[in-house]
Amino acid sequence: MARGINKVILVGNLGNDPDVKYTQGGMAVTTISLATSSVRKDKDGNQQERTEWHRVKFFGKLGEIAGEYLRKGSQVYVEGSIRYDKFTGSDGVEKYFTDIVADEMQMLGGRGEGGGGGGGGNYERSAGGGQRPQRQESAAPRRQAPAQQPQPAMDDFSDDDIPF
Amino acid sequence: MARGINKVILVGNLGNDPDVKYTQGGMAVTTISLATSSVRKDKDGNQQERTEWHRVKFFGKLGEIAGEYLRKGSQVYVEGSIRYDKFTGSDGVEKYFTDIVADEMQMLGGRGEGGGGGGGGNYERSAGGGQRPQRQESAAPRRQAPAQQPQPAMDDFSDDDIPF
Amino acid sequence: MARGINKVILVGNLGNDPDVKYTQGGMAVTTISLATSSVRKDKDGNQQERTEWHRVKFFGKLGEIAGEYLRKGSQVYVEGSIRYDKFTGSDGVEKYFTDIVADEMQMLGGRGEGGGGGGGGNYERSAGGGQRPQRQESAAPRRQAPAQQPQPAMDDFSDDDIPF
Amino acid sequence: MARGINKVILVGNLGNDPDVKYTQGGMAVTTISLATSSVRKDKDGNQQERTEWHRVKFFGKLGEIAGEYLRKGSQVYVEGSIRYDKFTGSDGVEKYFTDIVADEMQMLGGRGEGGGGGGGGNYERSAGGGQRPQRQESAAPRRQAPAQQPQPAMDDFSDDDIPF
DNA sequence: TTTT
DNA sequence: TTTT
Repeated sequence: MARGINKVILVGNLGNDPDVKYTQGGMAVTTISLATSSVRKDKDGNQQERTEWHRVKFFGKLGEIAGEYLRKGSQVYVEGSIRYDKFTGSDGVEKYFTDIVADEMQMLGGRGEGGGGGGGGNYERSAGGGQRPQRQESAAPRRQAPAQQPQPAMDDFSDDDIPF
Repeated sequence: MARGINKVILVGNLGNDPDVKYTQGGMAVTTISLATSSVRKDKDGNQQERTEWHRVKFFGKLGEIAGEYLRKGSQVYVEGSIRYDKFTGSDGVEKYFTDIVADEMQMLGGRGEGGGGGGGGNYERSAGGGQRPQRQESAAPRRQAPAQQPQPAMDDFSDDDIPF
Repeated sequence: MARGINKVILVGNLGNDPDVKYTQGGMAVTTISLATSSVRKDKDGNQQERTEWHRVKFFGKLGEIAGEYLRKGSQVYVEGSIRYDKFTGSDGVEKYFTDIVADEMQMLGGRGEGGGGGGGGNYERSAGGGQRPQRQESAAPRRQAPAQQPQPAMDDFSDDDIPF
Repeated sequence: MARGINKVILVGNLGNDPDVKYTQGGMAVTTISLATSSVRKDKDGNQQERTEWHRVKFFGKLGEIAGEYLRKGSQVYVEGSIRYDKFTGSDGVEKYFTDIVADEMQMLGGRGEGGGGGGGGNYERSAGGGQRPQRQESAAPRRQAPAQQPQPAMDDFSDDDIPF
């Protein structure tokens, strides 16, 4: 039985466009690099800003939505859980990865009444918006999000990695 | 000793400008009416939207910041706890109130890169921004936020209500 | 579209046994009264304890599980959302209710290794544990949980109230 | 200014006794290894259990409390934030670490009324409970918590690492 | 790499 | 009463 709670709540901005891949079974696996920053005073009383870069993964339908609507700079609310993985590289060295597996996502940044006249939403509906993305194993490659942690090769993923 | 966790996380939009009041001790008590809406399918399969209106209270310094930066329509992240109160009206009828007592707040809605050219932030710094508000028991009254639940009279509040 | 986040996380103890009812459609609606307490210093520096009594509702399968496993005194983790309702009584007076609608629940209090010898788990599997409860509209009434807020009559509920 | 939300909520059990160290400035840095497990169905429909081992760090006063009251097997609620760190080992290889920096903690597992007669709390007050631990750089080493990720040497820490 |  |  499930035993324990593992919950993460993030609000941050994307450092790059989402990276969308598909498993052999055709399921979307979308990865974003999400920045959250905070300030604290160091021991000398100076303001210190620190930014964490979270690697967030969206699977399945949520992955398609994330890939379609999110863009570099978008502000987003993410809820999910932490997953730690270990891969052994071809050089025999063990590498550790930490992912946030998202199970809820919400785009932020509508215009409030306080906001002045002109335009400017937070996200741009991608061309061809409404329709469900085709399977596109060989789609034009988007720029890979350079997350703080290096990523394992996509070959290491299979449909078994979909966590639900 | 503390026993239990009582935590609320909200992301929503203000239905009205904040209502800022001050206790006799000079502490700010800012109240906002915050909408969160969600959809579900009813038993006939129709999409039904439902909006909850949360009455959120900010005390002290956080109350001053909320009163200064938030405006009707602003999108905001709030973290806090639920507090249930009971007041007996002058007619002898007991009335129940539920408040979210905020202990963290963050304004949302910066411009992402996806957002086009023009202006449009989410909030407007109020005139006289930087300086700390004077004690203003008799300040010009702002429009009262008509929260879902009616509010008890401010006379019912004292410095003892500051929850920390 | 869904707009906003309305999330509640509670860890507390039940003030009474769960109250299990069934809608006409046969869905369980289980209500518990959950205490969370905290301490703060009042303005005279004295420790003040304050307890909030949350009325938490579980629907459907989760309601059956809650009714089966939870008992007065049980410690439980609950995740859900806040719902405000207004009912007009037969006397024409409007009454306001606040519920936590649970969508996740986890019983706490397994025996850690640090805990000494003897018995004592946190919850007691009810007689007839494993099997799904029969429909029991006319089951022997359990003692009603004396939540802080009085409850509207069950007649006011219908299958439409199941929030998903 | 702070920008973003980075919040983690965990409920789990300790895999080992806490590891308490002190910085040169005399501040406690307590590390625990916390297990949260969950089940999902794999693509063949089999129940699969997966356990994440979180490395949770408590600083300062909270670190002293954690070191004093938590024990292997204890069930605990932790709230904090995720912190990613990179250390370059003496072999020149970069290593990545993920920590949960706790800012709230609560022990779980009090005796509910449902729990039978005998003993058995969840945690054991350590001998010498009430008094504040002495500075004990050279205290008898406790068994190191075997977290999923290996730990950097304590020499890599300084008072600057206290995140508040 | 984001954002303010 | 907000927002999309």
